[in-house]
Amino acid sequence: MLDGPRIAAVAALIGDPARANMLTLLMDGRSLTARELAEGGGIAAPTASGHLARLLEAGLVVVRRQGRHRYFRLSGPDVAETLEALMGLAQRTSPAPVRSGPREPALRQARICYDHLAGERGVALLEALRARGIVEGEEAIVPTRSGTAWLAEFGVDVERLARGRRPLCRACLDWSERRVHLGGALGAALLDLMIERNWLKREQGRVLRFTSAGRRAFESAFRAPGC
Amino acid sequence: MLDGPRIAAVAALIGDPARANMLTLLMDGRSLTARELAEGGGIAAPTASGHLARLLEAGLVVVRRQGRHRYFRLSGPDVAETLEALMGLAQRTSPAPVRSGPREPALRQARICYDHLAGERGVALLEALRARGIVEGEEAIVPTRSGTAWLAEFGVDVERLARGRRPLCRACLDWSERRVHLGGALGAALLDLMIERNWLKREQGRVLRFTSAGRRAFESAFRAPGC
DNA sequence: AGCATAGTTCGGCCGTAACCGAAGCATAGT
DNA sequence: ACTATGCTTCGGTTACGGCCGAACTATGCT
Repeated sequence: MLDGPRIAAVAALIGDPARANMLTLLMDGRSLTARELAEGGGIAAPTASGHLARLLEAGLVVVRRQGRHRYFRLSGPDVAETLEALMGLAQRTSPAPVRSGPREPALRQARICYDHLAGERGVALLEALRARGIVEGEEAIVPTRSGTAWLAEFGVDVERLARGRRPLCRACLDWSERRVHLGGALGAALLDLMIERNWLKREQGRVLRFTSAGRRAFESAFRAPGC
Repeated sequence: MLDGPRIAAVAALIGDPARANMLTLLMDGRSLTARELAEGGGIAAPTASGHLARLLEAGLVVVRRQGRHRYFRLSGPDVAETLEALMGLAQRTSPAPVRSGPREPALRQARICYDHLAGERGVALLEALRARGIVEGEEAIVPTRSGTAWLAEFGVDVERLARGRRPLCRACLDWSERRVHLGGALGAALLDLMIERNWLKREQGRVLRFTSAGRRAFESAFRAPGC
């Protein structure tokens, strides 16, 4: 009758600490082996195996065999987004995380959300793209005509991306900033390029750290037009 | 260390069928009594009492005493949005709901998402507002100057809404349409007006049904400019 | 005052599922 | 062929949490 049970099934799956740990480990879009996930989740291999089987059956993750390893990853960006939403709720409702290690600020500043840039810099990126007229729209973001040219110059073949199955642009709500940043194929492509050019590099977990040259390049590339 | 456990705590809360039922009942933004929620959740009063205490403590719902009743409602739109996100996941990952009663299509067409219009008509509404230049932006939706005037004519005092604490416009992802519709204070105000003018009325649960006059009015009011 | 209704607390039952150790396959390397 | 490693299946233990009936408190109605 109600769709409560269907929601509950997914939520219960995420609602186990070990599984939630494994899923958050995958939130950066990488593929991890069962063993790595077991370790990250703080459980023994057999337990993890059972958990992964359930996540797999529910379609939250997908697997790819390679040799004697099994590489798991999230089945899509929507999974990561749902996790971010839950994180936002936890953030708002729980009094306040007492622990605020050195990792926390770095996470807020720049991190991977599945496969694109999130956090303060992610929001700034989208803001700059808007200000420079490269993309437009609030909810349904699209590149402008001149923006497409600019992106080509930058190294992104928008036409090709647009032909893919994945939406070109997605507005993804940032849980730490509470504003949207750019996801979708374009968001992923931009992050790829930035990493490739050594503007920033992945650190442990989802943290991204700008190189000093990268920070300058980022600011000059995505500077508002008038300034 | 990881934020898995924090996510898990919220998700586990939603992950119980009885609690999920109660939460979905509240997704239309109404306040319901403990008894109504118990009945809706298919559980006895004492059980519901315990569940509600936990939801309350976690901050997912808030309560308001009134006489001998206790009225519960969701603590904010973000809760409803998270539930929608989970619904979207359940939708995508589970093979397909075998049961597709008469309620299902109606729900897809027009429903309440916390306090604004969602479903096919909700997406159409935002699309029309964009096409007519009343609002603009993809992720960060804002009314245009001329749009503000149009809205005033329609009966919405944008200035007043903007002064409130709540964001004026929110892009809310629609789980059935997989596109965004208009939430926030403006979305809520528009739905209020439409209900007040008998364009549509609430049916059981979250279903909204247009009156025949209402459908005509909606289409004429939110028709694309050129057509 | 007395009754009815809304809600909570308590106690005890029960089922599910998380967990691990040990053993069993499968793949890779030598 | 043999050994090492990655992962799964099996079996059995344990604990947590959902559930209700019964008893209790609080509010409202008459």
